[in-house]
Formats: sequence, structure tokens, C-alpha cells
Amino acid sequence: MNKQNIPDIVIQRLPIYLQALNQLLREGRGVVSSAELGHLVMVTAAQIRKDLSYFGGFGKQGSGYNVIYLIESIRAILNLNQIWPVVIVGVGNLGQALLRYQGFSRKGFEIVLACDINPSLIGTRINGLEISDINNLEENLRRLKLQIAVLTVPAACAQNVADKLVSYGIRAILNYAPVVVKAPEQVHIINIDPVVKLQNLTYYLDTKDYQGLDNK
Amino acid sequence: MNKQNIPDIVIQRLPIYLQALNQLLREGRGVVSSAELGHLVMVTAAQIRKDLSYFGGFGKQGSGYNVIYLIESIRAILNLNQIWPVVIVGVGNLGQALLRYQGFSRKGFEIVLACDINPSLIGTRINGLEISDINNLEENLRRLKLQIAVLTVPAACAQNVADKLVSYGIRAILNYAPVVVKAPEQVHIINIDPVVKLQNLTYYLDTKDYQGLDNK
DNA sequence: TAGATTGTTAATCGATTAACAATC
DNA sequence: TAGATTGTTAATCGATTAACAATC
Repeated sequence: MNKQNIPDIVIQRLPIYLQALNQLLREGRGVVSSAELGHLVMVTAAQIRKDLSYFGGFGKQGSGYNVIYLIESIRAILNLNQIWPVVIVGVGNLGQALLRYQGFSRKGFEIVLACDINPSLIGTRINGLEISDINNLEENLRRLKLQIAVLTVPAACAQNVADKLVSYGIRAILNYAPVVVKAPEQVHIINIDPVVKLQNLTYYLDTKDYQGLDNK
Repeated sequence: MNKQNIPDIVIQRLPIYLQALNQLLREGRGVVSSAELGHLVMVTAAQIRKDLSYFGGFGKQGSGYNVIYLIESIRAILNLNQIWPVVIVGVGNLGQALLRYQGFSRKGFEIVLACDINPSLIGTRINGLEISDINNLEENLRRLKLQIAVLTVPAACAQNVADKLVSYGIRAILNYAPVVVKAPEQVHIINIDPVVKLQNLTYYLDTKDYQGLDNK
């Protein structure tokens, strides 16, 4: 099975399956059927089986999937059997919060570098990590050989910073800045501007002062 | 045009178009073609025209779309011509960061309520807002008639808190907790656990200590 | 008018689901 | 063995793209 052939949308669902499987593990469950797992993550049983079948057969007819074995299998597929070092670029409110967030290290992502352009931040420590000067970014990235960057800079400089990150070897960017950041296709980018997500939700809500221009 | 018939995925793209259009507006651009807008947000020109056509015709043959008019049209479609009050539930690291984040209010989302279960937080102020007791959530939500909640509580209580939010009238949830939160179908939920997004990216990266179980 | 670009239809592409033989 | 559930194929469904008449 070739990595190229597997739809992105299948890969996107795997971490969610993993989340549910870990929950089952904590509850002491040994096996789970595609029907039950599907119920937990809100997808059909057929979809779960189809998604997994891209990578092989992990279940047993008649009983279902061994929870531990499926967890280990998905972790292997997603390359999660290692600690991934991460850089946070931009230590504003969001960047600081992510630095303090315990969830990353608990799940195998270690923030090993945080940088900013603000002189009053550079040299200070947050959660034990010293904030470095963004002007030393190239040197630091080349030394640490990082592949993953979390981008929490203002919109105005996001593309510029992203270009630099890519030229210094970054291969994956989690972008919180409110712009669509572009990069060569071998670089993977996920955009998660929270405002975009909220603006998506408001479409479905009742509004008090609707001033529509359309025929909705 | 019936709201039911429009694919969710179309609605998801509208805020991104808006983002790019606002950028064009700042640059002083008066009109833009579907080809150029598509280039900015990495979708085809045909898709932009198709997406917009669900709501009406906003362009002019020969020249393209008036930037200001299209911004106003999309804002109307997404119900953005009002300030949306929001509650943040759970004032840990992430919740605190979002409270301090300026991007929400700048884009029309005002955090009017923040609550937590931790007695040492309740009564303190962050960014001018007093943290309230989560035990008063029902009373506060009924009074403020909020429809949007940002969920930044630990995974273990996320579903429980979400159930309460729904029963108190919340209709949209932006969920940062690392679990798939379930709700009746008239309640809209977007999950944005950052770890899930990172786990998606690692699939595509080079790994040093691969221990695969599969045939990739 | 000539050139450009929309809005829309039909064709294509890809993802989801249903169904069931295989088999635990 | 009987019952259950997988893995996979084929059918269906839905989204994207190509093409072009309409028209600015």
C-alpha cells in the first residue's frame, strides 16, 4: 500500500480513532467492534473498517479489534512511536498558552524551541523554556533538525515566517494565524484559526439582527 | 435556497474566502476574479463560483467580484453582522489564553462569561472579566441567552459539561478537549484538539525510529 | 465590439455505504 | 456448530471540475 494512495481524510480520522481507543483502554476494555468504535467517534462501522483496511487487517471476525493491538498499529502508522520535537514561533497570548499546555508533552510532542521578535520576551522563561531570538531561528532549526512548527505570529507576517521555516527544513506547520499560509506541496499545513471556526458555527445560529443580502 | 441543502463543506470555506477578501480590502483592491481569489485560498476558480452560487450571484461577467460587496454578502450569509457573545468554559492554560486573545473581539466575538470549577480562580479577573463559578452556569447562561460556548475543560469531564451546556440552551460548541463530544444534531460542534492535528501531520514526516506493524 | 469572467450544467472524480463471503 | 464481525467489493452518493452560454 502506497502512502500516496491513501486519502488525506482517512489519515485525519486515525488520530480520532486513537483518542477513542485510548479512552476504551483506560476503561479496561480488551476488544471493540467497528460498530461500537464508530458509535464513539460518530462515523459508520463500514467507514472504520474501510479506513483501517488501507493499512492492513487488524481485527478478528466474530469478535472485533483488540484495543491494545489497534492502538499500537495506528500509532505505528502515524509515526507516533517517538517523541516529536516542536518549535513554537511567536510567543504572544496563544503561543504562551501552548507553551504552558501540558497536553503536548503528555502525548509525545515536546516543545524544544520557542522564539519571538519581541526583545522584552527574549531570554525570559516560560514553563522552563527560554524564549530565543527569532533572528537565530535558522541556526537553531538547523541544529535541532526540527520538522514541526506551530505558527502563532500575527497574520501580517505569517507567510513571511512560514517561508523561512520551510527554507530551514520545516516540513509540517500547524498554523494559528488568520491567513491561508502557502508552501510547497511536500510541506503539510493545517490551519486552525479559532475565529474561522466560530464564523463557521454562526451560520447555523439564530440571529437577532439579520440583514441578509441573499435569498436564504 | 434552503439552508438544509447547502453542504457543510461549502459553509466551512466561506470564512476562509472572507479572510482573503479582507486582506485584499486592506491592500486597497476593488475587484477580484474567482481565479485570483482561488489562488489566494488554494481552491479552484470553479469551486469558488460554485460555492457562491448556492447563495446567489455576487459577481459581474467580465470583471469579477466587487471586494466590499462580496465581503458584506458573505458576512450576511454567516450572520456576522452582529456581535456574538461567547462563554468560555474551563479557564486552564488554553482557556486563559483565549481570554487574553484579542482576535475574538476584533472579529466580532465577545467573551462575556468565563467559568471554572477551581475556587482559587473564581472571582479573579483575566483581561477585565471576572471568572464565575461553574455551579452558576445555568443561571448565567439563561440570563445571557448565549448560543456559543468554547469548551476548554479536561477530557474527562468534557462530555458531561457539554451535556449541561446543551440543556442550558447552547447551540454551538468549539471543543478544545481531546474527546469527540456528542450532542443532539441541532447542536453544532467543531473539534480542534491541537494534538489530533499534530498527530495527523506526523504521518507525512520522516521518522528516525520507525517500528511499523503494517505494510506501508 | 472584443475580451474577460461569471453562473450553471453536465461530466468526472472520489468518498461513503451496503452487502456479503470469509472466518473467527 | 451457530452467531458475530471482519475485510472487501460493488453500488451509491456527493463533491469537484470542465466547459460554455450569457453578459458585462
